Amino acid sequence: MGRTQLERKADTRERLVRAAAELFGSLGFHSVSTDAVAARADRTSGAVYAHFGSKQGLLLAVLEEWRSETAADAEVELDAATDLDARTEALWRTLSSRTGERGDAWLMLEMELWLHAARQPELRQLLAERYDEIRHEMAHAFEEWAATAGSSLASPPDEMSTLVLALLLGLGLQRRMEPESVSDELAGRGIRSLLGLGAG
Amino acid sequence: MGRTQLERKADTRERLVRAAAELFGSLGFHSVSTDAVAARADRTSGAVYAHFGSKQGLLLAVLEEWRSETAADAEVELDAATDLDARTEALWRTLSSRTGERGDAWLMLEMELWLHAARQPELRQLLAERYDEIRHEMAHAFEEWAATAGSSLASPPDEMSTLVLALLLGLGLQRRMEPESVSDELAGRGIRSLLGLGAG
DNA sequence: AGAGATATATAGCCTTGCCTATATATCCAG
DNA sequence: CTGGATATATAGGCAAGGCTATATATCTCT
Repeated sequence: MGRTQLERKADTRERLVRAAAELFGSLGFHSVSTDAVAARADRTSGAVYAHFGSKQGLLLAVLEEWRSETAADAEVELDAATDLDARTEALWRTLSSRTGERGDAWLMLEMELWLHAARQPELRQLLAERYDEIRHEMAHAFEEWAATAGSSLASPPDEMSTLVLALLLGLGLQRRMEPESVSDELAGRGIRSLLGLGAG
Repeated sequence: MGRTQLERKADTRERLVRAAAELFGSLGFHSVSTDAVAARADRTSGAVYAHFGSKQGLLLAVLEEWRSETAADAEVELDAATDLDARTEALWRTLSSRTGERGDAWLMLEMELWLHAARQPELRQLLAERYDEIRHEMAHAFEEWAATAGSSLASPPDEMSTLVLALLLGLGLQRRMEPESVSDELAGRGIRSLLGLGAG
């Protein structure tokens, strides 16, 4: 094919990282061989080592990608919502709909990466940055909501977003074990409580 | 030694499960060999297979133990606290103090087991039951608090406990990546928000 | 005390999978 | 068009570790 070497390389790299993210999330890092990742990317393990040097290097690349990826996603969905209920619901759905859709890929990979980051200091920094970004996105959204509503926020927005992010993650964890225990309605109510908008 | 066979067996089993819990939590299931577990328990891998049949069987035993263990712990700490601030703080500390103390064993094992349960339906049930128990413990405590204070709860207690558990888990996750992002004070405020006691 | 049962230890087979060394395909420069 | 550079594929070495088969220690019961 008439593609430049840089294009070929970039394409392969992207395929490998995507394949790795899918497999690491669904099966776990240690249950996935480099050959399996390569096969899913229509490459061979040679390409993995040419690009990342080691399986660990591949994990690092996945985490780096993950670090910046989802913050943007959430922003899109949030901006689309209009009234408050729709907004809190959208917030929850950015997590829970993915949970249904892609075979739970989202939360599974999040937790897989969290565990690796918790065990390896050099990865921790990256995931910390990811959480920071997400919190800032959310904090920004909250400020806009308040401004639109003409009211002001009860607490500093980045503290609120820490709490809301925590709630979303924790509800996701419970929901994955027992879906009935976490209704959409309950999630929305929880978020509104944290935002200081009454539990009504 | 003059111990009965049942005692010997029970002792070995307990040692193995404890050792496995510690190692699986800190290093991860797949990074720990059966030999390593056995060595930590002052036994050999033969004992592991005599007791559990496989490494997977050992994981199952750890999860079964874990299922019932911590709910009781939390209850103790909660009953000791007197006023509301102390109570919410105790609630948070049951998670966060362990996070410091035992080298983060608690949260790490929790997440390790969550991932395995998320991937294996036969394990999921067990972790779901664990969460149920914890929620019920907490719900019970909330009802007592309300009764003591002479007030009634704004929402059904088991819904509140779902939200509070979610918050605690999520804050633990963030805290492990970036301790500064989750102060004790913030955690307490979040809990009180969810309990409908104002964000003050 | 001694035979049988039970609990744990020892030794090694065999698979898996990470990685390296090398070969081949694809592209770029002159 | 050709030689060098780059990107990917192929093949196999090598270690780790799960598991089994068997041996040994410990207990139980008469």
